[in-house]
Amino acid sequence: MSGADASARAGDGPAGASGAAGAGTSAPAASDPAGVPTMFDVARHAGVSHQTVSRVLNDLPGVAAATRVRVREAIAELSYTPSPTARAMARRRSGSIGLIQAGRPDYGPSSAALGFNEAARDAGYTVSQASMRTLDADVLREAVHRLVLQRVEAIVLISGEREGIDVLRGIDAGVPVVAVASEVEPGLHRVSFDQAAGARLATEHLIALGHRRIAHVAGPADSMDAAERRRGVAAALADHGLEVREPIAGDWLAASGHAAGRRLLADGWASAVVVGNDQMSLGLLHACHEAGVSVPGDLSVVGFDDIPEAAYFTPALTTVRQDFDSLGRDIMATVADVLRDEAAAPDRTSRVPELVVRESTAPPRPIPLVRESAGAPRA
Amino acid sequence: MSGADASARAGDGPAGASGAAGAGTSAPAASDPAGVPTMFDVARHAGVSHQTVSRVLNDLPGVAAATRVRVREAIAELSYTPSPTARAMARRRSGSIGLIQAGRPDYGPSSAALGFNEAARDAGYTVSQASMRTLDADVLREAVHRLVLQRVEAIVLISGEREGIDVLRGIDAGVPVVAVASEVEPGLHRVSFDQAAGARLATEHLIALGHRRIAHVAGPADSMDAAERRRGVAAALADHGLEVREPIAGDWLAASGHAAGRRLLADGWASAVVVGNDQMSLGLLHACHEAGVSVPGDLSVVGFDDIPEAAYFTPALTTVRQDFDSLGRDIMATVADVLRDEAAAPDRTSRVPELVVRESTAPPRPIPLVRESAGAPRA
DNA sequence: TCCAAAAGCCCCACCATAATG
DNA sequence: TCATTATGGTGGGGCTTTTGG
Repeated sequence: MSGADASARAGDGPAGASGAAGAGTSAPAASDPAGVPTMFDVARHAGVSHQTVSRVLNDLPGVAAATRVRVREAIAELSYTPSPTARAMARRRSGSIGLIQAGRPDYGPSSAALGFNEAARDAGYTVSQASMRTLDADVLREAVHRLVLQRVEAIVLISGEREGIDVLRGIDAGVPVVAVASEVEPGLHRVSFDQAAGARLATEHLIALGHRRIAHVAGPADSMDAAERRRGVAAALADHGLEVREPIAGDWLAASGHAAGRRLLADGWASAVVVGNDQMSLGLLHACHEAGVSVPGDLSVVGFDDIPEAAYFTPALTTVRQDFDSLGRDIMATVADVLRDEAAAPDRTSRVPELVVRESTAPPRPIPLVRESAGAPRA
Repeated sequence: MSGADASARAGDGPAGASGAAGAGTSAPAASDPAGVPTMFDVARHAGVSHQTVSRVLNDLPGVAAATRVRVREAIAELSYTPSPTARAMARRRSGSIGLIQAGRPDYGPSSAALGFNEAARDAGYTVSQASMRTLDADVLREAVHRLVLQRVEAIVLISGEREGIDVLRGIDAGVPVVAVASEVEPGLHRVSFDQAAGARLATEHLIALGHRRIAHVAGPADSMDAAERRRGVAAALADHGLEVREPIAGDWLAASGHAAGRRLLADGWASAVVVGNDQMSLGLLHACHEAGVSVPGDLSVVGFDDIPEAAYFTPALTTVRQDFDSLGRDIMATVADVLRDEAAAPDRTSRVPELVVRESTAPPRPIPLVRESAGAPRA
């Protein structure tokens, strides 16, 4: 600053200089009282230029230790925080990740979303959510579009339906996409529990108890998890030379489990059943109760998910536990990997759920079904 | 930069170009092939100036109908969408709303969040989520801080705990705060069902059936909903001159309902019970089953919330339905009101939940109930 | 009715320059 | 003199908003 001290009003430092300079693209006026401080406020406060502040903020080299300290102090004193918006503008990235949750807000997806949310926060990301109750291709596409415009750095899809994956794959979002998908899906990054292994666990538990006629109530056809679980059940059955019957398909809701239960009981073949999720298990249990079929006496039931209520079903449900919270964290970990090096990022799909044995499973009764009259209270 | 560029080496790529351009603050070069189109692309395409495009975009007056159409066409053809980031920068507002969901991802809050999300999208807002599994004052404060930095235009809190409200009230976020809160809370905008009215509904249903000794299993002390429901139950009881006993407090989870059920049965006083939510009802039902107490024969049970599984409890649960989806939409409606005129925005707290009568309630033991279960397919 | 031009918004990149060794 | 540092200057980034034709 060539002889700035010559002028009498030298006290106004940088601001005065900027006024004199005239060019004035930089060095905006002092912050208005109410406003949040900007980099320039910090710069003035520390007696440096605004991009020295920037350097300190971004941990770039080329700043003397003393200056660095001074700037940091100024930052602290003004409790300045860089504006995410302006950063996004300049960097052309936002520090945020888009989360699309499509489908009913069931325990699983909601928990996973929450886990992801927390992990994202811990990783310094913001999450921008675009959820929809039902998966519709157009709505989904538009959600992706909106997120892309917001410059999210990655998009996460939590939705068990295959269609969601297909839609995402059909779009070139321009940003990496990480999806919860239990089936192998080329072209995107996947995170998932090993559903087939979980189903196998459930099935083998029943086989070990001595069951030979094991039915399966599956989830909807469009669900990847349902398909994988179905595959796992069939594989376990086949491994043991047991008959594999066509599963009854439900829609994850208790009502469909109830309907499936009635069909199952009318048919009378099975001595045990692996149900696609806990809600359907509840419906099925209800059907058993109505029909006077005792569980596990007459029929063993295994669920899937281990929702918090499962331990209080009547009887307490044996089920396969998925730790959705850690699934959510896995999603974030994968996003982080992908952001670091898209090509080298490994999928996280081998985590195996855990069998939780409670009271709804027991060895098969060697005698034919004896039906007590309906609803007879135990008393 | 005094004439430095006069040198002959103009050909040195981008740097040289930028040097040559000199003044050109406005009118950026044509969009690079891969890039998203900008306002200038649209302007050129439509043969107008960039801020005519802006006017059309923002529905400002002073644009001839024909021009407007032409611009809209150009927008459509280029499938242009304004950059939210740049908009946020220029408008000093972000078009986004912060959503904080604190607590377990239960059906109610998750559904409400989803409904809010969809409503926000429909209203043209983006939602930035900052959720936490457990409500911690510091974490909550930090979440608010982050959202404020992101320039969200409002903050929504979905969390039944009173502490969350207290924390938010203690912060001057600088943006309006809308919270789901069933208790009267000065200083912020509230949305909620009328919990007390819902509880009253449940209680009066039992009274109408002839019950005189009605117990209550309440939610946790810090829950506003729990307190309001408790108030509703007590008020209804008092209105009919019935004894109001101290409720047993649970924590919303099935396990606590189970424990409460055991205490209730050990005590033996009540012929009916209003339970704070459906999950606890499930636990309580489980306890009854274990104790050989028939529901509703020996004890009538009313839940609260009507989670999707409630109809398949054994017996199917009579409960008070809250439409969480519409609660979510109410939240957004309130946010919209508040953004329009903070002072005049009405709270939305008078929506009354609805009683759903199923099989867990009946008159108190006049005769042993003999009920045939619905449609047991006794072929 | 419209355009032109320019000033922000707040930050980051790149380049230039000053102060050191 | 020439590398190194440490620092400052300038130009976007895409949009909204004036001001003045």
